Amino acid sequence: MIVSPLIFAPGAGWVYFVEYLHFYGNGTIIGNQVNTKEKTRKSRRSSGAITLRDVAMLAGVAPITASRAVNTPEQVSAEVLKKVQDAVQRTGYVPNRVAGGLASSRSRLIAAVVPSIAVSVFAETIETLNNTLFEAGYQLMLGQTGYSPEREEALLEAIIGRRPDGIFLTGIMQSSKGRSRLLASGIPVVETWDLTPTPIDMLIGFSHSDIGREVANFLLAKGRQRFALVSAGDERAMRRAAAFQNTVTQRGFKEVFVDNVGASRSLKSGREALSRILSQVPDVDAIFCSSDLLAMGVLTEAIARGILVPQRLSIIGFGDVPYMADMVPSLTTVHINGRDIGQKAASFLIARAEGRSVDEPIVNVGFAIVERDST
Amino acid sequence: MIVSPLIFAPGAGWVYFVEYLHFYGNGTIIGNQVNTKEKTRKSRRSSGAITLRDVAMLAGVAPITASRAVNTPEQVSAEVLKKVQDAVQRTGYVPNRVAGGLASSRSRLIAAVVPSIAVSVFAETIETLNNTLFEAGYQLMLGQTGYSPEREEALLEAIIGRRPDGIFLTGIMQSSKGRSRLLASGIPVVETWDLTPTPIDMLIGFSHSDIGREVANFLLAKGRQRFALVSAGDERAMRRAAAFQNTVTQRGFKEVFVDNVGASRSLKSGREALSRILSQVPDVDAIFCSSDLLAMGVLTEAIARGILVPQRLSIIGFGDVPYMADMVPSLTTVHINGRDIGQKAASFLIARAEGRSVDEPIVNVGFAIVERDST
DNA sequence: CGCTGATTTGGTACCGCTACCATACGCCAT
DNA sequence: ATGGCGTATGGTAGCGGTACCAAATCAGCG
Repeated sequence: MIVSPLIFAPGAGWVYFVEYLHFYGNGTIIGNQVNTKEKTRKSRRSSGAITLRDVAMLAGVAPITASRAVNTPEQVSAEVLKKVQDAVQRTGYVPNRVAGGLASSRSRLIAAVVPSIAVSVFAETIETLNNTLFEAGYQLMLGQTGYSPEREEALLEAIIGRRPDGIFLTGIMQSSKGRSRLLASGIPVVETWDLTPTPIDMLIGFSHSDIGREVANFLLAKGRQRFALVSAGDERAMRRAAAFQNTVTQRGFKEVFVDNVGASRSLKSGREALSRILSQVPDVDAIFCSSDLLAMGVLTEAIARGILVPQRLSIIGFGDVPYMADMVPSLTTVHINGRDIGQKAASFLIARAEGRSVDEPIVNVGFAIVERDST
Repeated sequence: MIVSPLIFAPGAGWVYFVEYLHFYGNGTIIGNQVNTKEKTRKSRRSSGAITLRDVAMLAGVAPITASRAVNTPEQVSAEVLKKVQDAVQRTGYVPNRVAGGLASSRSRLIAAVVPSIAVSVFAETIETLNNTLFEAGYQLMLGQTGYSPEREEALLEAIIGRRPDGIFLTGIMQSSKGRSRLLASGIPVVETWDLTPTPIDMLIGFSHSDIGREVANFLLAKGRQRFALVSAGDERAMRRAAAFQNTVTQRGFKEVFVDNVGASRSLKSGREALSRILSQVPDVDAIFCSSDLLAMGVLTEAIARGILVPQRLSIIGFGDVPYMADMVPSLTTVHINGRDIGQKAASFLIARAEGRSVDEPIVNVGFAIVERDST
C-alpha cells in the first residue's frame, strides 16, 4: 500500500493518492479467449458457435422452420414450436443478428451522432432515444464528432458502412458532402436540435434565433439595460447570440458585449468570463450564457465577488440541466425538452425502419424560458 | 406565434412558453426513403446499393482483387490500386461491414454496458472509450441497464446476438447467469469500476471498500467526530458506506447515520438528505456522499441554512466531476480517473480483438482523495 | 533459355440467416 | 372420389463480403 501526498489539480489543494496496484493476482487470464468447444466441423471458417442449423437438427426440423419458430412463432404448429424452444434452451442458442441483418437488409441498428456525450444537455436525449429504441428491439450505435468536421466525415463513412436502419443527428448536417452522402445511402435520417428549411429527411428541433430574441425580450421586459453574452464557439450558440444582439440594438440599447470562451464550456470558463466582462463593461446588468454550466460559473464568480444576483445582475443559462432548479439562487434558463426529442426521434426512425411513413416528419418542439431566482 | 405564461416546474416560478409549431412546411418528406436508382438487377433481394462487385466490374478486376485493393492495398500492384480507387470514387462505394463481419467473424463493434449515460461520472469514461475505439476503426454500441437486472439480461442477449468483438461492462457482472452467458459467448469482456477476485475476463477498477475506509481515515485525521452518509441505493455505494462505517466504529466513534436516497441521485435529494440528517443528528460534523451531485446538494442546503462549511460541517463527494474544483466553496471529493479506465479498456479490447493477448489483464487504477475547501 | 520461388491475381466456397417459391397435407364443397 | 383452397413445412438461392487455395505472372539466376 502506497500513500503519498502529491500536488494534483493546480491550485486545488493537496491530494492524497491511495493506490493499490496489482492487488488481486493480476496477470491471470481467467476468461476464455479461445473457443475450446470446437466440435468436428468441416470448415475452419465457422466461428464454432451454435447456429440455427444446430438447433434445427436437434429439434428434428428444417433450418427454415426453426427460423420461423424463433422469429414468427405464430406460423408454426404448437408441436414444432415446443421442440425448437427446447432445443434453443438446451443449446443456449443466441441468433446471429449480423447474419440475419445481411440476409434481410435490416440491421436493427440505429446510429446516433453527438458532439460529445459528456455534455449533459445531450445526455438526456441520447438516454431516452436509446431506451425507446431498445424497447422496440433496436440497438444504438454511438458516434462522437467532438465538434470536428473532419472527424464527422470519417464517422459518417463508418456509420453508413454498418448499414443502420436509421441515423440520428444532433444538429443539422451542414457539410454538403455529408448531406449528399446521407441522401445517397437511402437511410432514414432525423436531424435534431435545430430548424432548417432544407432538412435531409426528418427534423425535430427548435429555433435558436427565436431563443436569442425571446431571451432578449425577456430581459428587456425586466428592465435590464446593459447586456453581455458568454458564448461557446459553436455555430448554434452563435446564432442565438446574433439574434439576441439584433433584438437589443434594434430597441436602441447599447451594443452587446460578447465574450467567446471557444471550445471550453466549463464552470471555470464561466467564472473567467465574468471577470473579463466586468473589466470591460462595469455597468453590465444582464448576462445570457450559451450553457447552464457557463451560467453557473458566472453565478459562482458573481457570488464570490459579492455582486447581488438578481438585484445588480441577471443571469440566464441554456439547457436546463436537472440541478439548475435547486441551486441557491436557482438559475433562470432556457428549457429544451430533450427527452421529448429523443422519444420522438426514436419513434420516427422505428416507423421508417418498419416501412411505415411518418405523417409529420418536421416538428418544432419549441422551448421555454424558465424563470427562477437569477433574473 | 403563441406566447402564454404557464406554471412549469412546481414551485420553480413562472414559465414563458414560446412555441412555433409546424413552422417550416412540415409534412413534406424531402429525403428519399425509397431507393430509386434500382438498376436492372436480377434479384429483388438486393438492397440496390453499390457493392464490391460493381466496383470490381468497373475497374475491370475480380471482386476479390477489389477487396484487396480496398482493405490491404499493399497486396496489389499500383496499377490495379489506382483503377479500383477510381472506381470507388466514381461510384461512391461504401463497404458493407455487416457482410464483411459475417464473412470474417470480426464485427469491429464493441458493446458498452452502462447504468445510465446521464450520470456524468460514467460519461467521461464512455467518451474516452469511444474515441480510442474509433481511432482504431471500431464502433461503439451502447446499452443502458438503468440499474435494472431484468433489463440487463435482455441487453446481454441483444449484445451477444450482434457478435461484438468485445464487451465493456460498467461494474462487475453479478448475476451468475449473465456471467456464464458471457463466458460461453467467447467474447472478450472487460469489467470496470470495481475489483473482484473472480472477474469474467479482464478487469480495470478500484476498491470501493478502500475508498470508504480512506475517506473515513481522512475525516478522522481532520478531527471530525460525528458522521453521516448520504448514499444512493446501488451496491457499490453501499460497499463504500459499509467500509466507512466499519472504520469509524472500530475507532470508537458513534455509529454513522445513513441516509439512503434510493434511486434519485439529484441535487435536490442531497438538499433534502441534509434536512433529514440535521433533524436526527444535530451535531453532525462530516458527511460523505455517494456522488458529487448529492454532495453539491448537501453543500447548497448547508449554505442556505447558514451552516459554515467546512468550519462546522465537512462535506466530501465522490466522482470528481469537472466543475467541483471551481465552485465556492470548492468540493473535496474522491477522484476516479475515468479517462484512464476508458482508454485502458479500449486498448485491452482492441488487443484481444486483434488476436493479441493482454499482459496484465487485471489493473487497479486506484483513486485519489482531492482535498479542497469543503473539508 | 529454362527452372525456381516470390508476387499478383482469380475462383470457389462459404459466414449464418432469411426471402421466395414449391411441396405436402388436411379439410370442405361439389 | 375429385378438385380447390388454406396452412404447415421444406428447398434453394442468395445477402455482400472474405478465407483459402489455385493459377498466372514476374524476376532472378545458373
